[in-house]
Amino acid sequence: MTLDETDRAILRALAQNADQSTSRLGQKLGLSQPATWRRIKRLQEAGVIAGRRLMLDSASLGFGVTVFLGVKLATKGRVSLEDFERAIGAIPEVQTVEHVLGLYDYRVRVIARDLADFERVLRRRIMTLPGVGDVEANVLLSEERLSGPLEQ
Amino acid sequence: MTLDETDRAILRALAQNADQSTSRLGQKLGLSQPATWRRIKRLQEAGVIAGRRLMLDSASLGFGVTVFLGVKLATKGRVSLEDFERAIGAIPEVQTVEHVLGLYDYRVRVIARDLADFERVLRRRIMTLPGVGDVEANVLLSEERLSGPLEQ
DNA sequence: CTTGAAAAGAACTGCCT
DNA sequence: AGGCAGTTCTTTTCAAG
Repeated sequence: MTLDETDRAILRALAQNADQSTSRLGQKLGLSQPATWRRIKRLQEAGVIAGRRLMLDSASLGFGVTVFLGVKLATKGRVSLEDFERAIGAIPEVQTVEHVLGLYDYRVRVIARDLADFERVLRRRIMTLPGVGDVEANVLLSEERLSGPLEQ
Repeated sequence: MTLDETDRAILRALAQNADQSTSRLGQKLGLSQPATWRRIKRLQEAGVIAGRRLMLDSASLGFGVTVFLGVKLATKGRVSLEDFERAIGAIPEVQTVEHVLGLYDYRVRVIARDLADFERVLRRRIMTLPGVGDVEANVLLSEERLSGPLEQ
């Protein structure tokens, strides 16, 4: 799909604030409300805008610890990949499972109430999964999300 | 803040679909439209709902490659941390910068048009940053985001 | 908590340039 | 592609039980 400068300006504005009305957005860009709305709808139908996701504050819900795991599988048959994905996806504390190429096979984002709670999840639920080999852990200190080149 | 079962049901529903109206959501939960609206507003004011974020499809915008970097700094003074964060945050291809505790100091999510483009970013922009030591890379194959325990 | 109503605003449609 | 006008839906506030 081809994006002109106006489309990029719309994506840039919506990336900063996804909760603004089409009329307000149009005013900023010197566009009418229906024109703005039609462009957004076109971007949605083209799949460029995949949707809007709710951002939950894990800390205010009592989950103070976020840990990134690098997981290497011991046995990597096709079956074991799917078994592992199904099993780790069933753990409530697991937020994202990323299948990756490199030193590790999977990157997993886990949240827990505190470090003691995380140790429980790691020992009782993750280390016992089928096919798990080496596991590396990184505790999140701070995180910054940037606009990226997508809207530029 | 204290959440009852209805609050959790609202979070669960909105996590699945952030674009549904308060009246439709209320119907599912057996709640009136104003009651649903008041609960959502209360969750927003309490900071539990941090906002809504636009999801952009990087592939449809020509960015077919996502790479996770683990970065170890060579020198870790307070100044060098801030210098590094400022410098890597200024690279357009960098989407998230996470300061972590463990084998690496930072986890960085980078997108690029293809692997050749990623190599350019890695060699020209990232490896040349101040204080960068070891760098480990994992190429994303597939990704799954789960609802997690936040809404349960 | 509920229902009902009313006002404001946002989204959507059709027509025209 | 864009604007204008009108319709429909949602959000928001209010009154009352």
